[in-house]
Amino acid sequence: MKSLKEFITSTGASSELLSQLTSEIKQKTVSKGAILQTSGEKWHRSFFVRKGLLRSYSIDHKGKEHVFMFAPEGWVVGDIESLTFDTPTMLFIDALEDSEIDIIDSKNFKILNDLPKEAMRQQIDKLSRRVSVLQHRVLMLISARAVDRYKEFIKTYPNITQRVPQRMIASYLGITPEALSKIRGKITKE
Amino acid sequence: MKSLKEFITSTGASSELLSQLTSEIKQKTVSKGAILQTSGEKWHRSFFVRKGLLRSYSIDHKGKEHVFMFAPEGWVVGDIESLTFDTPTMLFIDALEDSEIDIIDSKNFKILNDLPKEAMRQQIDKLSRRVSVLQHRVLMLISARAVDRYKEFIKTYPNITQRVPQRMIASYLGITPEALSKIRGKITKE
DNA sequence: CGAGCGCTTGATTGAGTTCAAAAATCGTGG
DNA sequence: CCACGATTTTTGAACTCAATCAAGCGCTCG
Repeated sequence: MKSLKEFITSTGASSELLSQLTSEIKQKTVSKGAILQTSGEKWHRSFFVRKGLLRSYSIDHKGKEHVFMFAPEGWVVGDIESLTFDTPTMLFIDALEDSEIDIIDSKNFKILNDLPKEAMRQQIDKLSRRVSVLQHRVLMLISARAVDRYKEFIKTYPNITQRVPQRMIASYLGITPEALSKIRGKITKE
Repeated sequence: MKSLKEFITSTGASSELLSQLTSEIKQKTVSKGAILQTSGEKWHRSFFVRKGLLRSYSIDHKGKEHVFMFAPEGWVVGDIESLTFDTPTMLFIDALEDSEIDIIDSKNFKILNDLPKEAMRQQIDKLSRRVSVLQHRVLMLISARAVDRYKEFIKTYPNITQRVPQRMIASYLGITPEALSKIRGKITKE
C-alpha cells in the first residue's frame, strides 16, 4: 500500500509543503492489540492504514464495547468530530492485526488546508464517500432486521468478515455475539 | 435566512463565478407535501433550505417509510451518494412545511470545485460536521435503547420535535409510532 | 498442557412489533 | 368559524426478535 505521502505527492503539492509533511507524518509499526487512542481526551490525529487492520469503538457506561468502524489497508481512521470541533473524543482506536500506519496529527490537518486544490477536492471526495457509507449504515440500522444487516455486511465486507472475531461484527451490527451466532446457525441451515 | 449565493459570496468567489451561480442556482417556493426527489433515479441536485422544513427518507420493500434526515433552515439536503458516485438514489425528499429553497444542480457541484479555497474549506467543514452527526447517530443506534435515543433527539433537536409528527420522529429513531407513544407515556409519568 | 477466550446452544426475560380499535388533533369546505 | 372526515396519537393484547443468563465445547497460545 502506498504511503499517505505518496498520495499527497500525486496531487501536485509543492516540494516545500512535502518536506513539512515528511517531518510531521510519522510512519509507525504497531502490533496486534496496541491501543492508539483512548476516549475522553482531545486527540488531534488520524491514522492512515498502510498494512494491517485497525478498529475504532466506543465503550458505554456499562463497559460494553461498540465497534464504530474497521479500517483495513488504505483507510483512514480517526475521530473527525474531535478533530474538527476540538472536543474530547468518544472513540478508542486499536490494532486488530500487526499494522503499519501513518500518523497524521492536527498540525498536518491544518496544513491540509494549504494543499493544492486537487488535494482538497480529494478530501471532499473522501468525506463524501464516508457520508455515503454512514448514510447507508444508518438506513440499514433503522430499517432492517439483524439477519439482513448481517447478510449485507458479509456481502459488503467479505474480506473483513474473515479477519475479525464474530463478536466484533455483532457489535458493529448492534447485536450481541449470541444473537449473531444464532443467526449464523439459521443461515447455514438454509 | 441568507441564500446560498450570499454564503458563497462571502467566501470571496469571483464575480464571474457568481454570475454563473446566479444563472444556475434556482430559488423556489414549495408548499407542504411537495415531493422534490423520488428514489430509483439519478438526481444531481441538492436543496438548500432558506425557510421551512424538508425531509429525506427511503421506502422499503414493504412500503414503509424510513426518515433519514430533517432539514430545517440553513441546512442542505440531497443524496451525496447519488451525487458523488452518479448512482440512482434511494432517497425521497419532500417538504414538511411550506418552504423556500435554493436548488443546486450537479453542474453547480462541478463549479464548486472551481470555487476559492476558502469555499472548499467550508465544504470540507460542512462534510465533516455531517460525518460527525452521522457517527453519533450510528453509535446511538447500535448502543442505546429506544428511550435514550428519543431523549437524545429531543435534546439535540428541540426545535424539530415541535414541528414534526411523532410518527416521523419514531421513524427517524428506527421504531414504530406505537412504541414511541408508549415511551412518551412512561417519560411524562416520571 | 491447562487456563482462558471465543463460539455455540438452550432457557428465560424483556423491549419493541403487530394488529386492532378508541381518543385526540388537524385540515378543509361550507 | 364551525363541523365533519381524515389523519395522528394513544392504549391494549398477543406475539416475535433479540438480550440476558448460564452452561458446555473447542482452540490457541503462553
